[in-house]
Amino acid sequence: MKAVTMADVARHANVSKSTVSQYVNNRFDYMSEETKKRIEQTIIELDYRPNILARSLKQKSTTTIGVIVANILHTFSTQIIRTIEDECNEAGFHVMVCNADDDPEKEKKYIEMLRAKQVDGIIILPTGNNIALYEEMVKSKYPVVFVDRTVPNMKIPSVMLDNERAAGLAVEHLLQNGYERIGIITNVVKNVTPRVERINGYKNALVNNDVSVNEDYIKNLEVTQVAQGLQEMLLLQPPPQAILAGNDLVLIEVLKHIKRKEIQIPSELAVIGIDEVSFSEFYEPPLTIVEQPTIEIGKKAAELLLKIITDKESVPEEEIYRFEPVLNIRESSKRIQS
Amino acid sequence: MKAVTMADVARHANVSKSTVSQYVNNRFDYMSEETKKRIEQTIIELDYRPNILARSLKQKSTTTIGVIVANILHTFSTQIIRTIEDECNEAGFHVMVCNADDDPEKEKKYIEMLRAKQVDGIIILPTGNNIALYEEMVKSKYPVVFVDRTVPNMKIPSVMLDNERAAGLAVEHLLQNGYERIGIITNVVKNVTPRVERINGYKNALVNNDVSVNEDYIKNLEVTQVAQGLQEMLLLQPPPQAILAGNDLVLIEVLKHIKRKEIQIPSELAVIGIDEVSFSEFYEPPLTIVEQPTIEIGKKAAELLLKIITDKESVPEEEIYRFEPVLNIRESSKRIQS
DNA sequence: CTGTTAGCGCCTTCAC
DNA sequence: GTGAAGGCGCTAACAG
Repeated sequence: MKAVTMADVARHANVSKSTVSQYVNNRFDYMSEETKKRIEQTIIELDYRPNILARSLKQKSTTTIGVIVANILHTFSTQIIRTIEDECNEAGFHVMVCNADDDPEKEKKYIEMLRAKQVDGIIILPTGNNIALYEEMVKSKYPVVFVDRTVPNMKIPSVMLDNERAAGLAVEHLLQNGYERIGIITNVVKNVTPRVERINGYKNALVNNDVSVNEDYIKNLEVTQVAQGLQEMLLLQPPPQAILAGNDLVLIEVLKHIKRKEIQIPSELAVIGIDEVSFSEFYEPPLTIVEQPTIEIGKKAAELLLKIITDKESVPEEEIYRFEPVLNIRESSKRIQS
Repeated sequence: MKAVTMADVARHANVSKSTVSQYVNNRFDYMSEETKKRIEQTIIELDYRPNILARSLKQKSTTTIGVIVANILHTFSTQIIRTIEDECNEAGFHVMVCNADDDPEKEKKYIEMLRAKQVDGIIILPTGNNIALYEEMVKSKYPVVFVDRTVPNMKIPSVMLDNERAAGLAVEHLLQNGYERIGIITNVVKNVTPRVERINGYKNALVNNDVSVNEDYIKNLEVTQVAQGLQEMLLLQPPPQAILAGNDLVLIEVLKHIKRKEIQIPSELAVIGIDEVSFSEFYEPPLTIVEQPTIEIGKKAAELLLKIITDKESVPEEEIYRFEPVLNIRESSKRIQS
């Protein structure tokens, strides 16, 4: 690894560094065809490749953004990442993906690392537990966009699902199909904002339809506790007739339990989930799902961040962008037999 | 964004830049307690954060590696990414994740970008269609490790599944359970090496058990063509009694078709897949799966690359590290009724 | 059209 | 114990 530099190219081609620099940056407005050819030739010959680091140091821009996801194992995260990458690539930006594992400490470490690496901005699916850090970024006008969750009173643009509506859609659909005793299980660890909002949406939908809220039908559990929590709920008198799974991980746990106990869907228990899953169509029975428009969410987040980066002044304050969920009706919530 | 530099800190603390540098790098062997405190104080006061770019430029190491995955939407990729990240973090390295979308052009772009950004090495799930580029990297001794696939005659260490054995395990299991007419569907686009090896493993297992190979039972299809291909296969006389899905995406398509046609598993058609899926346990019937040890594969890849980077000389040549698949027997391949 | 001259922010001898 | 000086590879005026 010899490391050919611009100076080497300049020397071999008998020109100065700046001429080479011009060439590399496609600024040959005033360059003779001949030197152009000569430089081109030399570059190939020496297998010269520019050092972006040096360029970035000079230009104070890395054309790179960071993305910190809560947990990369979630389908939601991957889809978001993929969209963000596509969007950024089009704009000539690169993406550094980091996985915080729902750990505020890791999140902090990554934010600091990314800033030290001079990335031009960061998209975060925040843990919510680094308030001071977030505030510091706002104060120093560092470009940041939140996705999936938000933090109250933080002047950081956030793009997220209309969670209340997502839960509301599910509940209303169930009510319309004759289910009145509806349980909801959410995941404590993840999705702080979403969880609260989804439960609110659930409650509001019930109240608006004159159905009383039974707190026993609401559970926030660790993924590992879902099965047991569901079991307890089903032993209540009367038990819920339908269950709303707060996200894909909960849904999977719910279905595992249903399988073990050989519960019939929907006759013994209707099921509906938030977050589309790969098997919803061919599961028996097919699963009714409230889907997030992940592509649009990711796209919006990228657009927002790039705009803030490019156009430093036009910083949108504390705006929250909400995206509409989509209800995919299948058979796991079919009209109740009465 | 003022951008506090080391010089600023030095000035405010009344010391020279180099002293600050020493401090930042924990080299206070010969530093007075007092200046130490003073520098510490100033750093906090000014909210100074070192510019890693400048440091990397000088040190010729970014302590960052790149990972280029074929397609980030695959569970396999995400799990690999996650493990690599964990492993690298422990070693103080950062990770840049890129998504090639099975497109050699994108792959090329990313390899060049990552090298320009001076990452210390790259882990690639290669498309296989950039031979010249790969060779160039070998020639210039750039640290690279392949995962999932390999490229013949390329002196690049590769860590992958024992694909022959994976398919072999599946076939033998089916044979043992009384299935003789076994079909296999793989995915053309993805997994060049794996596909070939899996089909070989499939054929060998049949031959070794004195079952003749029927080429009509072997299909390489685009994901979108899987349903139709399966349909055609099932119309053969005689039709296969069991189907081996070459990866998770194929399995999902197969199951969709099975659902549409209301085919009974395993009585009408046994099913077995390569790559564990979230729903294998609670699908009805539970699905027999040949699982890849993704964690170990990712871990090995990271270890290898870090070793090559750290210990430039000890470059392992053309080694292929194979990992054993695990057969998770469930009910979709239950003994045939005779 | 091309070369000269300064840095970007940090690290690293080598004097003092 | 600390400071001065040079340089990593590249860019950007400004001359010529």
